[in-house]
Amino acid sequence: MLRERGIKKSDLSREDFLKYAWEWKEKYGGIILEQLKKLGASADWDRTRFTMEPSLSNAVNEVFVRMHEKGYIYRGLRMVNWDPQGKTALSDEEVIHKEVNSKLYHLNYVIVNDSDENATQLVEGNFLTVATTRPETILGDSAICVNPKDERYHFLKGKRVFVPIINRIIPVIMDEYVDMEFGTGCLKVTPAHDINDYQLGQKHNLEVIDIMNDDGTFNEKSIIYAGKDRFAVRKDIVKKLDELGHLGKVEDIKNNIGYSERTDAVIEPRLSLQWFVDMKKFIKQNPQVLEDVMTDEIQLVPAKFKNTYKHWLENIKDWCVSRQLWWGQRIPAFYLPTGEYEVARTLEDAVQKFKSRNLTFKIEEIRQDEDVLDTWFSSWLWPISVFDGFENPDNEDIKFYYPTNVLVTAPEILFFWVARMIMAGYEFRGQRPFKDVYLTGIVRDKQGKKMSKSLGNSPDPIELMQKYSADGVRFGMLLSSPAGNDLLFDEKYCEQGRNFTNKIWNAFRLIKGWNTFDGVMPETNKVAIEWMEAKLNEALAEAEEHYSKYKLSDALMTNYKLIWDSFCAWYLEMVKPVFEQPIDKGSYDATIIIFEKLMIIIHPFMPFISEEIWQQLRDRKAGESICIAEYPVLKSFDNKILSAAEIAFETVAQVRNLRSSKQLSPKIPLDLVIKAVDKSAYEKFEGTILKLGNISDMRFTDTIEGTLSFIIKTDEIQVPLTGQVDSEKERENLVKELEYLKGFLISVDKKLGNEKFVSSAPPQVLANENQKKADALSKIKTLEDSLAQLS
RNA sequence: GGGAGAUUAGCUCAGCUGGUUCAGAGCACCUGCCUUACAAGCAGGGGGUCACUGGUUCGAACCCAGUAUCUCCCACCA
Repeated sequence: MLRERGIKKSDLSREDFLKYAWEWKEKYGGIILEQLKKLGASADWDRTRFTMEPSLSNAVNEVFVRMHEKGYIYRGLRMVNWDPQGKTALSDEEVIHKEVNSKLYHLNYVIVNDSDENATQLVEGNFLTVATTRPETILGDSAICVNPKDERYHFLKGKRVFVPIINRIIPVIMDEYVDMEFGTGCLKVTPAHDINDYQLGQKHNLEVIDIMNDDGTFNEKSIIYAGKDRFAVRKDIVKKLDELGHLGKVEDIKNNIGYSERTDAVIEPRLSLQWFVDMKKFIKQNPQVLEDVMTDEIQLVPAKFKNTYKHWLENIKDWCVSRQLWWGQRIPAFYLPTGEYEVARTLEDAVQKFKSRNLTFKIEEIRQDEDVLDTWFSSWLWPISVFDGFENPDNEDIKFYYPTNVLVTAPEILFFWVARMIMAGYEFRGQRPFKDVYLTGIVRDKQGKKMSKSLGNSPDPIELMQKYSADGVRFGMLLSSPAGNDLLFDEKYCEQGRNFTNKIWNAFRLIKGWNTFDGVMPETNKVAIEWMEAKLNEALAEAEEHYSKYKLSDALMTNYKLIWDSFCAWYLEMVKPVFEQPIDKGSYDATIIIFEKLMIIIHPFMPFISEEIWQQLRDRKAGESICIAEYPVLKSFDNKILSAAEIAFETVAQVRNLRSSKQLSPKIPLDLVIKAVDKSAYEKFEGTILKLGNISDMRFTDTIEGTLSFIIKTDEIQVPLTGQVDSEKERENLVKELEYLKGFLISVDKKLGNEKFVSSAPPQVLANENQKKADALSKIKTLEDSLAQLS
């Protein structure tokens, strides 16, 4: 934004910069909220909070001071990942390692001739060779290191060498850290510019020569090249080394280089005074952070992340919490010009603390730390600070909401955020912050690349919603969201969602168009309603099973099939009156009730269309909403209803087949057979495999007013059926259709009843197993007996 | 280098304690249909050596070992 307005950050004061930053935050923070609202997120929008509000900032200060008092926070000179472009320290997690093509330069160091320390000339046999990818850092070399086991270099023990070009004398040290296989087996040690070298330096008490400025240019300690950029220096120094004969061979090599996640600049390991949280100590004081996740006291979904979590905690490193930025919470540390400092909640507190130490100072001279805290240092307090739990630990909100049920977030911030919230929860409230953690998939595009704001490959949600509707987009996202798996985003799923909303709407249009009359509900509708209710209950149970495991996409699919297949394709076809005919009141009311229930169960996925239809299904009072409507209660249902219907469906399918192959007139109502089913006829076949073989006989028994009864006799059974006809012509058609069925093979293999299968193993196998068991038992018995004798 | 996970239909994925929900779903595909709620739809249909090789077992997509391929996390190469 600043660049667009032609403003240079370097021209701004801290205060001015922050003004712009806030402006930007208001704008884009607002956009994100609007997108969420458009998507139908049902958050309490009056209570949005922001980590830089005074109350939440105070919490950050409070925690920093408390942790400092408890000794969790310390200030230290440490090697950090330095981003020379952003001029900031980065956490390890913010460094992206990439494999790149580099060169491995072999450099010759002249060995100091103890009798002539001025003999810096490179001559045959008086030098050693090290291999390095960073020749420019030789200016900061403090030692050469070889492996004590490396016999090639035993002669170097106690020797010293000249750093090429500047001819500073440095020692040769021995340490097993050095990999004898790599390069020449000689390692140059540059404690100020490499993490491992720093550790080596500490171990061997080496001088730390920091040759670089914070922007990646060289300083005067490098003796030459002061003011020049590190990469330019590399080029120059290679040339110079070559001229002086110090450069040996140059190899191509692939190595990993750290890049800044934010600026993509090459990370420079750098010594810097930073604030740290002593994580090992912290974990030791709060062992539940690991234990409670392992015991599912806090449940990670999917559970595979438990291993990752454990591994991370067991290898945890100190958390560098300071950042050299302006935007963020200032570190509550106050300095005197003398360098004395105090960590304090406010300037006044700091003054008191300084006074109590009997230091002399002027208040105007006190300066607060210029650095700000890592953004996660405020985020990790979120579950508590969002309810002002630090200001007022016993307020009603936090007592009610803490701990929450479930945290939904991305697996990539499991450590940054989730683990640290858990830590903060135990440390500051002595209680877990949430019960479950649902880790969503990382959304990737079709090429498998992670979708992100910074890569710019994420679809604009508003555009997607315009194309497929908010409900359609939600459907698409949720259908492709198995917990913890990556999901390849494809607009196709949104299209499917859009089509689904259309299907629902058309069902609504159909029902809306019905007129009712007071009359007796036909038997066939009774069967249909009973079946639909059973189907609904079946789906409720199935969805509940999925919900309990956070299998949201499966729950959605269950409801999708219930509405599309069971309700639209079967139920509505069954109860639907003939064109422009009214429907009996009973069937109508039942249909409305079922439709209402369907809207309620699909509402979490598709809030907009479900609310709209729910509102129109009957007269609603002001303030009524599907959001607060009662969720359908799971009732027990008779499996026989479902299995009987399946048989009927099979039969209908046969009829449809006949029709599509032009063997039957399409004029005959499709649902004839299903309407004709009388479930009581099936009850006597419960538990048996039913086969409708050849239809051998079909008798029309009677016609009461508009009703035709008939019996189908097959090889095995007789099924009494009733059909309804409204006119003489329909009656004729029906007779025709039944005549057709005569002699036609209807094969129905579905079994009736729903007894749980116990074991399909043949009896002799079961006997074998029993024999095995008996054998094992007798062996144990023998063992026990002998043990008893022994004792 | 250390750790975790995956491999089932063209795609995305279910598949619980080994056997009757075992070879499934959605999408895609093919063939008919502009039939009075819906062509963004309806009806019907095809499609898989469950990565490979062995083993355990009466019986393996499922358990064990090995192989191959892929993904992620952590560390790291002077």
